[in-house]
Amino acid sequence: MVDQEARLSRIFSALADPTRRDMVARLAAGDATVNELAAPYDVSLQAVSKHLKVLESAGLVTRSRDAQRRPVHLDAEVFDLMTKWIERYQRQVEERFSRLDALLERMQDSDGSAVDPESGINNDTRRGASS
Amino acid sequence: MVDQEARLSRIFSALADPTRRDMVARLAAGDATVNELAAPYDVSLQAVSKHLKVLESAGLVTRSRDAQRRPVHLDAEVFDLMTKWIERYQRQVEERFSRLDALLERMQDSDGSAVDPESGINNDTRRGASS
DNA sequence: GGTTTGATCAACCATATGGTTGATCAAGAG
DNA sequence: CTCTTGATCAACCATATGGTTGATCAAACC
Repeated sequence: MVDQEARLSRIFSALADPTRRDMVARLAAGDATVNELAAPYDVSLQAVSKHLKVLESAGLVTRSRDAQRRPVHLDAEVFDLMTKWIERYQRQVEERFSRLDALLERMQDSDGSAVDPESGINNDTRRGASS
Repeated sequence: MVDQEARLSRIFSALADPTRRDMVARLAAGDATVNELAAPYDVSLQAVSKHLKVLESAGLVTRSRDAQRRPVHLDAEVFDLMTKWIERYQRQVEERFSRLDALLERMQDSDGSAVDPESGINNDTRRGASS
């Protein structure tokens, strides 16, 4: 384990760039060379090379060698790390909601005053308010 | 919909910072004021305020008002967007692997030459090589 | 009204990032 | 050996980012 926190930072940072996300999308369909990856974009090959270095240092891709070509391969392992991070807090929030719902349920039977069980702060927020 | 791509960029970018990830972790336990959030860190309140602006513009948190306090609330909706993005490519890679496995299976019966069905490139990579 | 408390705004600074161009390297191809 | 192809290295530039300090705002306290 090489410091998961720093690793997560590099992963999220790598995926923060739309071009790099697009490359990941492309690579999900199969390995590709640097030139193949560069084709769709209006930037220099060197820029693409840099992007790949970022993806590589984040552990999202690995590179092998085929003559003078350097095929890029998507390493899907990393997705698990992200998913785990996300799901942890997603679950935590869900649980907090259920506890709150349960409390409100109980209150509905007897009393009627507004109370927040967590902090001293308004914790009411409806789920499902998309942009 | 406000340009999902730009939104994803802002989300991933926001979570690329360890301090901000930590704040999200804290907020998963319940709402908090800026001062409460700032307490654990060795940075100025203004820096924390900036971090919160980043999280807010990414749609990860919302802020209400309680006297002179501005309670911060984690909006877990965003997690779905990330999860969806991740799972799309995760699934795609998985499917590609199954097709490759199936091919290798069939080849094992008759022939023995190495062929790559996707690109002209070596697509062989073992799954499960963690750091 | 004046002061304390909670938080933001504004200006500034150092470093990181994404892009460029030019030079270089490594492996086939002629 | 020389040339072409595929890709990286190096230096540079503009902008973004995370941090700072000082000033300001807004609500509550006295």
